[in-house]
Amino acid sequence: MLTTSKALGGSRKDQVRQEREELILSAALSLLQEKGLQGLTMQAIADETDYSKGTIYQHFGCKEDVLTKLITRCGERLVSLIDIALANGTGLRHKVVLVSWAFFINAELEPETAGLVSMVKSPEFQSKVSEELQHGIAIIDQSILSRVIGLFTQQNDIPPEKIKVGAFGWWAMKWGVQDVLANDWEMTKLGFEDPKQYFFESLHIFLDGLGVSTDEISHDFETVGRQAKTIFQLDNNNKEIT
Amino acid sequence: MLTTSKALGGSRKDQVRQEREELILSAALSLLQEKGLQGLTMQAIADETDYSKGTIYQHFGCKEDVLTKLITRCGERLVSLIDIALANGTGLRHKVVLVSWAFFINAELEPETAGLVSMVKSPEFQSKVSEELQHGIAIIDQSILSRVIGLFTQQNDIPPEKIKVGAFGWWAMKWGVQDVLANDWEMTKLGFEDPKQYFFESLHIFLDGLGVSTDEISHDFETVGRQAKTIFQLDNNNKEIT
DNA sequence: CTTTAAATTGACGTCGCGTCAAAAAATGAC
DNA sequence: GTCATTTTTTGACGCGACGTCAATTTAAAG
Repeated sequence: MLTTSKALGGSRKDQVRQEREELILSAALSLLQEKGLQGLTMQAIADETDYSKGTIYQHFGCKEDVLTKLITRCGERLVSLIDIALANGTGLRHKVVLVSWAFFINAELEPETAGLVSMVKSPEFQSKVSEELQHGIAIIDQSILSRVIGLFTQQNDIPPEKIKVGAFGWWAMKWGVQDVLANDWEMTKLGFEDPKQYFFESLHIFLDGLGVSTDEISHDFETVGRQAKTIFQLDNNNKEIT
Repeated sequence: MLTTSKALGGSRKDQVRQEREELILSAALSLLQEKGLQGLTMQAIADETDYSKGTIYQHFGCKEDVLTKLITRCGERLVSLIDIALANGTGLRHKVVLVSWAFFINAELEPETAGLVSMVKSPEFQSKVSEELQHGIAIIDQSILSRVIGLFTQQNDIPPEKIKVGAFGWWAMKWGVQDVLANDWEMTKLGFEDPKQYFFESLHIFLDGLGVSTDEISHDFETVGRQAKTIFQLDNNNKEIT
């Protein structure tokens, strides 16, 4: 075996390996969607992909790694949606609202995955995940947060000392709602039928408190929602148009 | 066996049963604190309590029931802390801040348990929990939310149409921060060293946006924190004074 | 075609949950 | 006090899922 053949053969191997990893991940996602977290077992993935368990373990060291990878991809798509939001918003408030919609729409595209984010972030779970994948998740988080902080910073709309608080408050509110949406909580039974709508009302109030100018964006939930879906190039059924 | 002996004997039996349930729960809590969620196995509880697995299963139908019961107790204590907060706050803003402190202090009293709340609320987990215990959790949630809504309502400080939004926004922000605290997230690495402090700043901004009057309460984090601990009758090490 | 290297497999070991038949303890009748 | 009956307790067992690794199949090289 020569170095050239190794280089070429290696890259071809990598190609194959990459494709199989795709296959495994899409099988895992299907299982998650169809049978829930309980139905997502390594054996089931093996059956679904027509490989054996051993081969699956050549790609992922443990079940947690598979889930982490799913979450990572979900996060990567989120980042790209956020970038679209930032590119299309006209002012600070508008951008913040669109970025929030990016989260919701991303979660709607793949609710099964999005609902597992906080589980995957738990220390218990993370302790089983490979260093590399842990790092991947961290990168995503940083990408998102830095975009949000950058947004509050660049817009010159609020005083410097309120930048971090603004980003933090939005972040906290956002995850709180995500939590309420993922696990039903008791909200709907207590008169909060549509948490998303309440979130946006709360967000506007928070931005008011921050002193963010009221651009010329609509405060109407439905209107902005439709606008967001148009921007993100989703059809009415929330399918991605690729 | 006569009805009288059954009645008396029954209540004595119940007493014994109750005591053992305490024993099991405190053993479970110890294990959780010392060995983490991994270390909390039914066999370990059996060993710790010097009973056998079978006997443990006489009290709790599954492992999830044990955890749910721990969370329930943690929630019950939280409700009582909230009541203290409501009784001691002087105005809407003051009460909201103290109630928030009730959450944080409760979480500090038993971080291992508090960190599991969102896991326990997940549908996957809840599906294994007995009806009765599910109901117990729901009651706690309702107790808390109704107190918060009641607070925003009774204080006559904000217009009626903003009551629910106020309660919701606070709730979302609160859980978001709890999440950040439980799973470290990447916050500390991104310059948010003390999420609690940022939470209170955000909360004040939100309340500003709501138009809540600025009572005469201190906005200083440390000051109010100390005040809260005094009210809740905790010493400087956060131990309960009973 | 043979030899050698790599990839694939699935039987196996392990662990934890939850069950249940058997053993032990408590209760009650005489 | 003793024996029968009911209740409680026990831990061995079955099960399912994870992760491993020796053996086997497949592919590559000479």
